[in-house]
Amino acid sequence: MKLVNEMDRSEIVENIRDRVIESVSQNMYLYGVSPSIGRLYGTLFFNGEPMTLDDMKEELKMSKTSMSTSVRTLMELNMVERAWRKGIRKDLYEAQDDWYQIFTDFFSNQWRKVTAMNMKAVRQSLSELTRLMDDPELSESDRELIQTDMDKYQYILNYYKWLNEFFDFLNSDELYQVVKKKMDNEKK
Amino acid sequence: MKLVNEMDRSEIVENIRDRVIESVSQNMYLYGVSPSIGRLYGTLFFNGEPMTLDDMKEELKMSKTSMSTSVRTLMELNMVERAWRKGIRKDLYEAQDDWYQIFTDFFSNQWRKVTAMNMKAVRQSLSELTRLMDDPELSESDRELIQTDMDKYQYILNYYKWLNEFFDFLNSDELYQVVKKKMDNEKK
DNA sequence: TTGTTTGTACAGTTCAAACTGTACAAACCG
DNA sequence: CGGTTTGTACAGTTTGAACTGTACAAACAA
Repeated sequence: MKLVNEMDRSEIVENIRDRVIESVSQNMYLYGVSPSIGRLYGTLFFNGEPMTLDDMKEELKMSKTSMSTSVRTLMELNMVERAWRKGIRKDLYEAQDDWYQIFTDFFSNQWRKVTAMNMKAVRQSLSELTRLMDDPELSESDRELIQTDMDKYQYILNYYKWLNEFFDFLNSDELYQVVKKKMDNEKK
Repeated sequence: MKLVNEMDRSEIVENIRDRVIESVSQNMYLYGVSPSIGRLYGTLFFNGEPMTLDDMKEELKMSKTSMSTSVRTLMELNMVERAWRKGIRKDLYEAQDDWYQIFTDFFSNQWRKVTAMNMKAVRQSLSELTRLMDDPELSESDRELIQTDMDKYQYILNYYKWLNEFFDFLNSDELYQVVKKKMDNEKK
Protein backbone atom coordinates (compact mmCIF):
# COMPACT_ATOMS: atom_id res chain seq x y z
CA MET A 1 0.00 0.00 0.00
CA LYS A 2 2.76 2.36 1.00
CA LEU A 3 4.77 1.24 -2.02
CA VAL A 4 1.98 2.11 -4.40
CA ASN A 5 1.80 5.57 -2.89
CA GLU A 6 5.52 6.01 -3.43
CA MET A 7 5.19 5.04 -7.06
CA ASP A 8 2.24 7.34 -7.57
CA ARG A 9 4.09 10.23 -6.07
CA SER A 10 7.25 9.96 -8.13
CA GLU A 11 5.11 9.43 -11.18
CA ILE A 12 3.29 12.66 -10.45
CA VAL A 13 6.53 14.55 -10.02
CA GLU A 14 7.73 12.98 -13.25
CA ASN A 15 4.62 14.10 -15.13
CA ILE A 16 4.88 17.63 -13.84
CA ARG A 17 8.48 17.71 -14.94
CA ASP A 18 7.61 16.38 -18.39
CA ARG A 19 5.05 19.11 -18.85
CA VAL A 20 7.66 21.76 -18.17
CA ILE A 21 10.19 20.06 -20.44
CA GLU A 22 7.60 19.94 -23.18
CA SER A 23 6.80 23.62 -22.73
CA VAL A 24 10.45 24.62 -22.80
CA SER A 25 11.24 22.42 -25.80
CA GLN A 26 8.24 23.63 -27.78
CA ASN A 27 9.58 27.13 -27.52
CA MET A 28 13.21 26.50 -28.21
CA TYR A 29 12.48 27.09 -31.87
CA LEU A 30 13.40 30.68 -30.99
CA TYR A 31 16.93 29.32 -30.75
CA GLY A 32 16.44 27.58 -34.06
CA VAL A 33 16.32 24.03 -32.71
CA SER A 34 13.66 21.38 -33.25
CA PRO A 35 11.37 20.24 -30.42
CA SER A 36 13.20 16.91 -30.12
CA ILE A 37 16.46 18.68 -29.48
CA GLY A 38 14.72 20.97 -27.05
CA ARG A 39 13.32 17.96 -25.24
CA LEU A 40 16.81 16.52 -24.99
CA TYR A 41 18.10 19.73 -23.48
CA GLY A 42 15.24 19.78 -20.99
CA THR A 43 15.91 16.17 -20.03
CA LEU A 44 19.56 16.91 -19.40
CA PHE A 45 18.71 20.05 -17.48
CA PHE A 46 16.34 18.34 -15.09
CA ASN A 47 18.39 15.19 -14.78
CA GLY A 48 21.14 17.22 -13.14
CA GLU A 49 23.66 14.43 -13.40
CA PRO A 50 25.58 14.01 -16.69
CA MET A 51 24.15 11.44 -19.09
CA THR A 52 25.57 9.07 -21.68
CA LEU A 53 24.13 8.69 -25.18
CA ASP A 54 22.60 5.40 -24.06
CA ASP A 55 20.94 7.09 -21.07
CA MET A 56 19.36 9.64 -23.40
CA LYS A 57 18.32 7.05 -25.95
CA GLU A 58 16.68 5.12 -23.14
CA GLU A 59 15.00 8.17 -21.60
CA LEU A 60 13.63 9.61 -24.85
CA LYS A 61 13.05 6.31 -26.65
CA MET A 62 14.95 7.48 -29.69
CA SER A 63 17.85 6.19 -31.74
CA LYS A 64 21.40 6.58 -30.56
CA THR A 65 22.27 8.30 -33.81
CA SER A 66 19.71 10.99 -33.10
CA MET A 67 21.09 11.49 -29.63
CA SER A 68 24.57 11.83 -31.04
CA THR A 69 23.66 14.48 -33.60
CA SER A 70 21.30 16.32 -31.27
CA VAL A 71 23.84 16.58 -28.51
CA ARG A 72 26.32 17.88 -31.05
CA THR A 73 23.91 20.64 -32.05
CA LEU A 74 23.39 21.56 -28.41
CA MET A 75 27.13 21.71 -27.86
CA GLU A 76 27.54 24.10 -30.79
CA LEU A 77 24.97 26.34 -29.16
CA ASN A 78 26.84 26.14 -25.86
CA MET A 79 23.79 24.62 -24.26
CA VAL A 80 25.47 21.34 -23.38
CA GLU A 81 28.95 20.52 -22.18
CA ARG A 82 31.07 17.44 -21.99
CA ALA A 83 31.54 16.03 -18.51
CA TRP A 84 33.87 13.49 -17.00
CA ARG A 85 33.40 11.05 -14.17
CA LYS A 86 36.20 8.69 -13.27
CA GLY A 87 35.62 5.07 -14.12
CA ILE A 88 33.10 5.82 -16.89
CA ARG A 89 34.37 5.16 -20.37
CA LYS A 90 31.35 6.47 -22.27
CA ASP A 91 31.09 10.13 -23.23
CA LEU A 92 29.13 12.12 -20.71
CA TYR A 93 27.16 15.28 -21.36
CA GLU A 94 25.52 17.73 -19.01
CA ALA A 95 23.27 20.74 -19.55
CA GLN A 96 24.74 24.20 -19.32
CA ASP A 97 22.37 25.44 -16.66
CA ASP A 98 23.10 29.17 -16.72
CA TRP A 99 20.24 30.41 -18.89
CA TYR A 100 21.45 33.99 -18.83
CA GLN A 101 24.70 32.80 -20.31
CA ILE A 102 22.92 30.69 -22.92
CA PHE A 103 20.81 33.64 -23.96
CA THR A 104 23.68 36.08 -24.41
CA ASP A 105 25.93 33.47 -25.98
CA PHE A 106 23.26 32.69 -28.52
CA PHE A 107 23.36 36.23 -29.82
CA SER A 108 27.07 36.53 -29.74
CA ASN A 109 27.59 33.33 -31.62
CA GLN A 110 24.65 32.89 -33.97
CA TRP A 111 23.60 36.42 -34.78
CA ARG A 112 27.12 37.73 -35.09
CA LYS A 113 28.00 34.97 -37.53
CA VAL A 114 25.03 35.94 -39.67
CA THR A 115 25.58 39.69 -39.57
CA ALA A 116 29.21 39.21 -40.50
CA MET A 117 28.25 37.29 -43.61
CA ASN A 118 25.61 39.80 -44.57
CA MET A 119 27.96 42.72 -44.10
CA LYS A 120 30.44 41.07 -46.38
CA ALA A 121 27.87 40.71 -49.16
CA VAL A 122 26.65 44.27 -48.74
CA ARG A 123 30.16 45.73 -48.69
CA GLN A 124 30.97 43.83 -51.85
CA SER A 125 27.85 45.18 -53.55
CA LEU A 126 28.55 48.69 -52.40
CA SER A 127 32.04 48.69 -53.81
CA GLU A 128 30.84 47.29 -57.13
CA LEU A 129 28.24 50.04 -57.44
CA THR A 130 30.85 52.63 -56.54
CA ARG A 131 32.93 51.42 -59.44
CA LEU A 132 29.92 51.63 -61.77
CA MET A 133 29.33 55.21 -60.68
CA ASP A 134 32.83 56.14 -61.83
CA ASP A 135 31.71 55.83 -65.45
CA PRO A 136 31.41 59.44 -66.69
CA GLU A 137 29.02 58.49 -69.47
CA LEU A 138 26.35 57.48 -66.94
CA SER A 139 23.06 59.28 -67.48
CA GLU A 140 21.61 61.29 -64.64
CA SER A 141 18.62 58.94 -64.28
CA ASP A 142 20.88 55.88 -64.07
CA ARG A 143 22.98 57.66 -61.51
CA GLU A 144 19.93 58.32 -59.35
CA LEU A 145 18.77 54.73 -59.62
CA ILE A 146 22.12 53.42 -58.49
CA GLN A 147 22.36 55.98 -55.72
CA THR A 148 19.01 54.78 -54.31
CA ASP A 149 20.41 51.27 -53.97
CA MET A 150 23.67 52.54 -52.51
CA ASP A 151 21.79 54.47 -49.85
CA LYS A 152 19.97 51.31 -48.86
CA TYR A 153 23.20 49.34 -48.63
CA GLN A 154 24.70 52.04 -46.45
CA TYR A 155 21.64 51.95 -44.23
CA ILE A 156 22.00 48.18 -43.84
CA LEU A 157 25.68 48.53 -42.97
CA ASN A 158 24.91 51.11 -40.30
CA TYR A 159 22.24 48.87 -38.88
CA TYR A 160 24.61 45.91 -38.65
CA LYS A 161 27.25 48.07 -36.99
CA TRP A 162 24.69 49.15 -34.43
CA LEU A 163 23.65 45.53 -33.95
CA ASN A 164 27.22 44.44 -33.27
CA GLU A 165 27.61 47.18 -30.70
CA PHE A 166 24.45 45.90 -29.14
CA PHE A 167 25.85 42.39 -28.96
CA ASP A 168 29.01 43.74 -27.32
CA PHE A 169 26.77 45.38 -24.80
CA LEU A 170 24.93 42.10 -24.24
CA ASN A 171 28.20 40.41 -23.35
CA SER A 172 29.26 43.17 -21.01
CA ASP A 173 28.42 43.34 -17.29
CA GLU A 174 26.60 46.54 -18.10
CA LEU A 175 23.60 44.60 -19.33
CA TYR A 176 23.01 42.78 -16.08
CA GLN A 177 23.38 46.06 -14.21
CA VAL A 178 20.89 47.98 -16.33
CA VAL A 179 18.22 45.34 -16.18
CA LYS A 180 18.85 44.58 -12.52
CA LYS A 181 18.43 48.26 -11.69
CA LYS A 182 15.12 48.30 -13.50
CA MET A 183 13.90 45.30 -11.50
CA ASP A 184 14.96 46.79 -8.20
CA ASN A 185 13.28 50.06 -9.02
CA GLU A 186 10.02 48.32 -9.69
CA LYS A 187 10.02 46.51 -6.38
CA LYS A 188 9.88 49.81 -4.57
CA MET B 1 25.02 49.96 -79.05
CA LYS B 2 24.14 52.47 -76.41
CA LEU B 3 20.93 50.54 -75.76
CA VAL B 4 22.81 47.35 -75.09
CA ASN B 5 25.01 49.15 -72.63
CA GLU B 6 21.94 50.46 -70.85
CA MET B 7 20.54 46.95 -70.57
CA ASP B 8 23.81 45.54 -69.37
CA ARG B 9 24.07 48.18 -66.75
CA SER B 10 20.62 47.75 -65.22
CA GLU B 11 21.13 44.01 -65.37
CA ILE B 12 24.33 44.39 -63.38
CA VAL B 13 22.61 46.55 -60.78
CA GLU B 14 19.81 44.00 -60.64
CA ASN B 15 22.25 41.13 -60.07
CA ILE B 16 24.04 42.98 -57.32
CA ARG B 17 20.71 43.65 -55.67
CA ASP B 18 19.67 40.01 -55.96
CA ARG B 19 22.84 38.91 -54.26
CA VAL B 20 22.09 41.13 -51.27
CA ILE B 21 18.46 39.99 -51.17
CA GLU B 22 19.63 36.39 -51.19
CA SER B 23 22.08 37.05 -48.38
CA VAL B 24 19.47 38.80 -46.27
CA SER B 25 16.83 36.15 -46.92
CA GLN B 26 19.19 33.26 -46.19
CA ASN B 27 19.72 34.67 -42.74
CA MET B 28 16.20 35.60 -41.85
CA TYR B 29 15.83 32.15 -40.32
CA LEU B 30 16.93 33.94 -37.16
CA TYR B 31 13.50 35.51 -37.26
CA GLY B 32 12.01 32.08 -37.86
CA VAL B 33 10.99 32.62 -41.47
CA SER B 34 11.82 30.51 -44.51
CA PRO B 35 14.18 31.77 -47.23
CA SER B 36 11.28 32.31 -49.65
CA ILE B 37 9.58 34.63 -47.23
CA GLY B 38 12.87 36.36 -46.62
CA ARG B 39 13.31 36.83 -50.35
CA LEU B 40 9.87 38.37 -50.54
CA TYR B 41 10.75 40.80 -47.80
CA GLY B 42 13.99 41.72 -49.55
CA THR B 43 12.16 42.27 -52.83
CA LEU B 44 9.66 44.58 -51.17
CA PHE B 45 12.42 46.40 -49.33
CA PHE B 46 14.44 47.16 -52.43
CA ASN B 47 11.44 47.81 -54.63
CA GLY B 48 10.63 50.83 -52.51
CA GLU B 49 7.21 51.27 -54.04
CA PRO B 50 4.33 49.17 -52.66
CA MET B 51 3.57 45.99 -54.58
CA THR B 52 0.46 43.96 -55.34
CA LEU B 53 0.28 40.20 -54.97
CA ASP B 54 0.50 39.93 -58.75
CA ASP B 55 3.63 42.07 -58.81
CA MET B 56 5.25 39.76 -56.29
CA LYS B 57 4.11 36.63 -58.06
CA GLU B 58 5.58 38.03 -61.26
CA GLU B 59 8.84 39.12 -59.64
CA LEU B 60 9.51 35.90 -57.72
CA LYS B 61 7.92 33.49 -60.21
CA MET B 62 5.83 31.89 -57.53
CA SER B 63 2.15 31.18 -57.03
CA LYS B 64 -0.22 33.90 -55.92
CA THR B 65 -1.31 31.71 -53.02
CA SER B 66 2.24 31.62 -51.72
CA MET B 67 2.51 35.38 -51.98
CA SER B 68 -0.71 35.76 -50.06
CA THR B 69 0.34 33.56 -47.16
CA SER B 70 3.91 34.84 -47.11
CA VAL B 71 2.87 38.46 -46.98
CA ARG B 72 0.51 37.56 -44.15
CA THR B 73 3.38 36.05 -42.17
CA LEU B 74 5.47 39.16 -42.75
CA MET B 75 2.63 41.36 -41.56
CA GLU B 76 2.34 39.35 -38.35
CA LEU B 77 6.03 40.00 -37.77
CA ASN B 78 5.52 43.73 -38.42
CA MET B 79 7.92 43.50 -41.34
CA VAL B 80 5.37 44.48 -43.97
CA GLU B 81 2.53 46.96 -43.92
CA ARG B 82 -0.52 47.57 -46.01
CA ALA B 83 -0.35 50.60 -48.28
CA TRP B 84 -2.89 52.55 -50.27
CA ARG B 85 -2.59 54.41 -53.53
CA LYS B 86 -5.65 56.06 -55.00
CA GLY B 87 -7.01 54.46 -58.10
CA ILE B 88 -5.55 51.02 -57.34
CA ARG B 89 -8.11 48.43 -56.32
CA LYS B 90 -5.69 45.62 -55.52
CA ASP B 91 -4.21 45.27 -52.05
CA LEU B 92 -0.83 46.92 -51.78
CA TYR B 93 1.99 46.00 -49.43
CA GLU B 94 5.23 47.73 -48.59
CA ALA B 95 8.24 46.75 -46.52
CA GLN B 96 8.62 48.17 -43.04
CA ASP B 97 12.05 49.65 -43.66
CA ASP B 98 13.07 50.56 -40.10
CA TRP B 99 15.25 47.59 -39.24
CA TYR B 100 15.87 48.77 -35.69
CA GLN B 101 12.14 48.73 -35.15
CA ILE B 102 11.80 45.28 -36.71
CA PHE B 103 14.52 43.93 -34.47
CA THR B 104 13.08 45.24 -31.22
CA ASP B 105 9.50 44.42 -32.22
CA PHE B 106 10.52 40.87 -32.92
CA PHE B 107 11.59 40.37 -29.34
CA SER B 108 8.67 42.16 -27.86
CA ASN B 109 6.17 40.18 -29.85
CA GLN B 110 7.63 36.73 -30.43
CA TRP B 111 9.80 36.14 -27.39
CA ARG B 112 7.37 37.67 -24.96
CA LYS B 113 4.58 35.46 -26.25
CA VAL B 114 6.76 32.41 -25.68
CA THR B 115 8.03 33.37 -22.24
CA ALA B 116 4.49 34.10 -21.10
CA MET B 117 3.39 30.59 -22.05
CA ASN B 118 6.39 29.01 -20.42
CA MET B 119 5.91 30.95 -17.23
CA LYS B 120 2.35 29.76 -17.05
CA ALA B 121 3.39 26.11 -17.31
CA VAL B 122 6.15 26.55 -14.74
CA ARG B 123 3.91 28.41 -12.28
CA GLN B 124 1.34 25.65 -12.60
CA SER B 125 3.96 23.00 -11.90
CA LEU B 126 5.34 24.92 -8.98
CA SER B 127 1.97 25.23 -7.30
CA GLU B 128 1.24 21.54 -7.83
CA LEU B 129 4.52 20.59 -6.19
CA THR B 130 3.83 22.96 -3.32
CA ARG B 131 0.58 21.13 -2.70
CA LEU B 132 2.41 17.79 -2.76
CA MET B 133 4.86 19.07 -0.18
CA ASP B 134 2.00 19.76 2.22
CA ASP B 135 1.60 16.04 2.79
CA PRO B 136 3.06 15.44 6.29
CA GLU B 137 3.68 11.75 5.56
CA LEU B 138 6.27 12.62 2.94
CA SER B 139 9.64 11.00 3.58
CA GLU B 140 12.70 13.20 3.88
CA SER B 141 14.24 11.80 0.70
CA ASP B 142 11.06 12.47 -1.29
CA ARG B 143 10.97 15.95 0.10
CA GLU B 144 14.51 16.62 -1.07
CA LEU B 145 13.74 15.25 -4.52
CA ILE B 146 10.76 17.51 -4.93
CA GLN B 147 12.64 20.48 -3.53
CA THR B 148 15.32 20.04 -6.20
CA ASP B 149 12.72 20.36 -8.92
CA MET B 150 11.06 23.31 -7.21
CA ASP B 151 14.36 25.14 -7.03
CA LYS B 152 14.81 24.65 -10.75
CA TYR B 153 11.30 25.97 -11.47
CA GLN B 154 12.01 29.00 -9.34
CA TYR B 155 15.23 29.59 -11.21
CA ILE B 156 13.37 29.45 -14.53
CA LEU B 157 10.78 31.92 -13.28
CA ASN B 158 13.47 34.34 -12.18
CA TYR B 159 15.15 34.04 -15.52
CA TYR B 160 11.93 34.80 -17.40
CA LYS B 161 11.27 37.79 -15.19
CA TRP B 162 14.72 39.08 -15.97
CA LEU B 163 14.12 38.43 -19.67
CA ASN B 164 10.91 40.44 -19.65
CA GLU B 165 12.68 43.33 -18.00
CA PHE B 166 15.26 43.06 -20.71
CA PHE B 167 12.56 43.27 -23.39
CA ASP B 168 11.11 46.36 -21.70
CA PHE B 169 14.55 47.84 -21.88
CA LEU B 170 14.78 46.96 -25.57
CA ASN B 171 11.61 48.92 -26.23
CA SER B 172 12.75 51.92 -24.25
CA ASP B 173 14.78 54.81 -25.65
CA GLU B 174 17.46 53.82 -23.18
CA LEU B 175 18.66 51.08 -25.49
CA TYR B 176 19.42 53.38 -28.37
CA GLN B 177 21.21 55.74 -26.01
CA VAL B 178 23.42 53.11 -24.44
CA VAL B 179 24.53 51.61 -27.71
CA LYS B 180 24.90 54.97 -29.39
CA LYS B 181 27.14 56.12 -26.58
CA LYS B 182 29.29 53.06 -27.05
CA MET B 183 29.65 53.76 -30.77
CA ASP B 184 30.54 57.39 -30.20
CA ASN B 185 33.14 56.46 -27.62
CA GLU B 186 34.85 54.13 -30.03
CA LYS B 187 35.12 56.73 -32.74
CA LYS B 188 37.33 58.83 -30.52
C1' DT C 1 47.07 -10.06 -32.03
C1' DT C 2 41.68 -10.73 -31.74
C1' DG C 3 37.42 -9.40 -29.43
C1' DT C 4 34.52 -5.79 -27.48
C1' DT C 5 32.66 -1.33 -26.78
C1' DT C 6 31.39 3.26 -28.24
C1' DG C 7 30.45 7.11 -31.34
C1' DT C 8 29.33 8.55 -35.90
C1' DA C 9 29.03 8.44 -41.28
C1' DC C 10 25.90 7.24 -44.51
C1' DA C 11 21.90 5.53 -47.05
C1' DG C 12 17.26 4.96 -46.75
C1' DT C 13 12.67 6.10 -44.78
C1' DT C 14 9.20 8.92 -42.65
C1' DC C 15 7.00 12.98 -41.82
C1' DA C 16 5.97 17.82 -41.78
C1' DA C 17 6.49 22.19 -44.08
C1' DA C 18 6.41 24.67 -48.33
C1' DC C 19 4.32 25.30 -52.40
C1' DT C 20 0.82 24.88 -56.29
C1' DG C 21 -3.72 24.87 -58.71
C1' DT C 22 -8.42 24.90 -58.33
C1' DA C 23 -12.44 26.55 -56.66
C1' DC C 24 -14.97 29.76 -54.37
C1' DA C 25 -16.48 33.98 -51.53
C1' DA C 26 -16.43 38.88 -51.31
C1' DA C 27 -16.13 43.13 -53.40
C1' DC C 28 -16.72 45.84 -57.27
C1' DC C 29 -18.62 47.11 -62.16
C1' DG C 30 -22.04 47.74 -65.59
C1' DC D 1 -29.28 41.63 -61.82
C1' DG D 2 -25.07 38.97 -64.16
C1' DG D 3 -20.07 39.48 -65.17
C1' DT D 4 -15.42 40.43 -63.59
C1' DT D 5 -11.70 40.97 -60.49
C1' DT D 6 -9.16 39.87 -56.33
C1' DG D 7 -7.76 37.36 -52.22
C1' DT D 8 -7.76 33.11 -49.81
C1' DA D 9 -9.41 28.21 -48.18
C1' DC D 10 -8.46 23.79 -49.19
C1' DA D 11 -6.74 19.45 -51.19
C1' DG D 12 -3.01 17.50 -53.35
C1' DT D 13 1.98 17.35 -54.49
C1' DT D 14 6.79 18.25 -53.82
C1' DT D 15 10.68 18.99 -51.14
C1' DG D 16 13.61 18.99 -47.40
C1' DA D 17 14.37 18.05 -42.49
C1' DA D 18 14.22 14.70 -38.92
C1' DC D 19 14.92 10.30 -37.71
C1' DT D 20 16.39 5.24 -37.99
C1' DG D 21 19.34 1.09 -38.75
C1' DT D 22 23.38 -0.61 -40.46
C1' DA D 23 28.00 -0.67 -40.98
C1' DC D 24 32.31 0.78 -39.79
C1' DA D 25 36.38 3.31 -37.51
C1' DA D 26 38.62 4.36 -33.28
C1' DA D 27 39.61 3.32 -28.72
C1' DC D 28 40.23 0.08 -25.40
C1' DA D 29 40.80 -4.87 -23.24
C1' DA D 30 42.92 -9.10 -22.78
